[in-house]
Amino acid sequence: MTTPKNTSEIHLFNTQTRTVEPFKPIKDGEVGLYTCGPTVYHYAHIGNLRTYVFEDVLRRLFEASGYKVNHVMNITDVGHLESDADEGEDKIMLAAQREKKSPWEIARFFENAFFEDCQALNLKRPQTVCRATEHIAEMIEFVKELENKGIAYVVDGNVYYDTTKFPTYADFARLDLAHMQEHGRVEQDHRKRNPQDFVLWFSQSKYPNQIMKWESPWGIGFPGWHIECSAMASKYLGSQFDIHCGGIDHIFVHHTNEIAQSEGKFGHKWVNYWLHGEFLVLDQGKMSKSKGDTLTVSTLKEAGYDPIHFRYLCLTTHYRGQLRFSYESLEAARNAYETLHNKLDDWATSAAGAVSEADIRIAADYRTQFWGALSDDLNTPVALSVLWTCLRDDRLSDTAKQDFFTSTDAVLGLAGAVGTELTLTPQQQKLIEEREAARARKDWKRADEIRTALDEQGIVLKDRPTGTDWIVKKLKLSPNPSGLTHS
RNA sequence: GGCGCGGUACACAAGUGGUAAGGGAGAGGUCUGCAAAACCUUUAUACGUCGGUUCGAUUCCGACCCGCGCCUCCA
Repeated sequence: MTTPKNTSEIHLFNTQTRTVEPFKPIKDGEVGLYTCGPTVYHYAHIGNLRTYVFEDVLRRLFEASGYKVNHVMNITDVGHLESDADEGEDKIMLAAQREKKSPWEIARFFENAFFEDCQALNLKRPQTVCRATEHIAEMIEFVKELENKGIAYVVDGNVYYDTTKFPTYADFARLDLAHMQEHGRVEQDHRKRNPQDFVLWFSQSKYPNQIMKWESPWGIGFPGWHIECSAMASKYLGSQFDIHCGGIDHIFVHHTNEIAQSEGKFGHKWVNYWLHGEFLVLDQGKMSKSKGDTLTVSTLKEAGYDPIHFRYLCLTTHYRGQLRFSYESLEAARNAYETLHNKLDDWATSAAGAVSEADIRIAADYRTQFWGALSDDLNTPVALSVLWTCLRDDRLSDTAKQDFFTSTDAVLGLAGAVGTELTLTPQQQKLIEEREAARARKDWKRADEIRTALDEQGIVLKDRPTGTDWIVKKLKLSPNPSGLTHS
C-alpha cells in the first residue's frame, strides 16, 4: 500500500442512528463492505447504477485513505417475487418465459450485462461476487438455526420468521407498527402469525411451473428473498462487519428483515454502519422496472452520451439527496466532463518536470479541502467544486494541476475510463499530414475541408503553436467504443 | 392513514446563525488564417409562503402550500 492520499478521518451517515458518525473499523486498517447487488432478470437501469456509483466512491475513498477493503456483493439470481399480479411469479422465471430461455441462462446473461455496465462506469469489481443460487446450502443452514432457536416457525412447509421474537424489529426503519396501513394489493398470507412476519423458505410455492427449486428439510422449494444477504454476508465477512449499503428503499423490508434474521441468529450486533443511497428520479417520479420506463446505459449511449458522463452527473449530487435526472443535466455533465477531458489532453503536452515548492504549498490547501469534503459523508459535489477551483487557479503550473487531478481521480474515477489507447487509421494520419501541408501554403480551403471531414469521423483537430494535435470527440459516438482517447 | 426527504439563479447543485461554492447554459471578450480547445468578464439584495426566536435567519422553531419517496417486488 502506498502512502494514503487522504488523512482526514472519515465520517458517514449511519441509517441506524440517523446521524453522521466518525468511522471506526472493527479491525484496524480494514473495511468489510457488503453492497446489495442486482437482481438479474433485466438490464440495470440508471437509477440502480447511481447507487453502485455511490458505493464505488465509498470504496475508493477507503482505499485512498489506506484501508484494505474487502468488498462483497451478491447477485440475486432467484427468489424475488413479482408483486403486481396477485399471483406473483419468480421474476427470473417471467423473464425466461419472455425470452424463451432457461432461468439460468437469463440470470447469467443479465449478470454479464450488469458487469459490462459497471465497467463502462468505471466501477471497481468487488473482490467477492456471490450468486444466491450457489449458496442455497448456507441459507438452509441459516434458516435451520433460526428454527432451532425458536425464532422461526413452519406452516405447510413454509418457514416464517417470527418478528415478535425480535423486540427491536421496528427500530431500524423507525416503524410505527400499530399505524401501518393494511396493504390491499397483495393477498395476505394467512399462514403468518403476525403481519410483519416474512418467509425464510418457500416449499408451498403458489407459482406454477417453478423451475428453480432445491431440496430442503421443509420440502422442495426456494429461499425467501432476504435470507441470501444474511447468509452470504456473514459467510464472507463474518458475523459482524463494518458497512452494509443499498438503496434507500431497502431500509424497510429488506434490511430490516436482514437485521432481524442475522441478529436473531448471532445474538449480537451484525453491522456497524448502514449507508443508503437516495433515488434517481425523473420528472414523473422514480423509475421502476415494472413501469417499463427505464433508462439504461444503452439508452444513454443511443442518445449520444458516454456512460462516464453519467458517472460525472452522479458525482454532482450528494448520495443522500435525490438526483433529478434529465437530459439537460446529463448534457451539463457531459460538457463539464469534456472540459476535464480536454485539460487532460492538454497536460499531456504541457505538463513537464517536477512540481515546485510553491505548487506544493498552494495545492496543499486544495488537497485538504478536497479530502475533507469526501471524508465528510462523501460530499462529492463539494469535492468537485474544489477540483474545479484548483484547476482554474493560475498560480498553479499545469504539472501541479495534472498531479492534483490524478490523485483525486483515485476516488472520482473519471479518467480511468478513458485510458484505452485509440489510434488513427493510416488514412486519417495521411489527411492530417496533408492538411499540415495545405496550411503551410495557406490553402485554407483545403485545410478546412480536411478538418470538417475528420470532425465527422469524431476526430477533432487542435492547431497548436507546436503543430496539430487531435482528440477523439466523445460526443455523438454511437455505439460507443470503450476506448475514448489517445491521451 | 403512518413514517421520511426535499423546495436555492435559465436549468442543475453545495452551503452557512452574520449576509449566497462549483459545473452547465446565455452574453461579451482574449487567443487563432478561420476554427477547436483554453482562459477572462458577466448573470440570485436572494435561498417555497406566512409567522416566531435573535442584534441579525436562507440557515433554528411553528404553521401552511407544493413536489417526491417508503409502508407491496424495487437501487
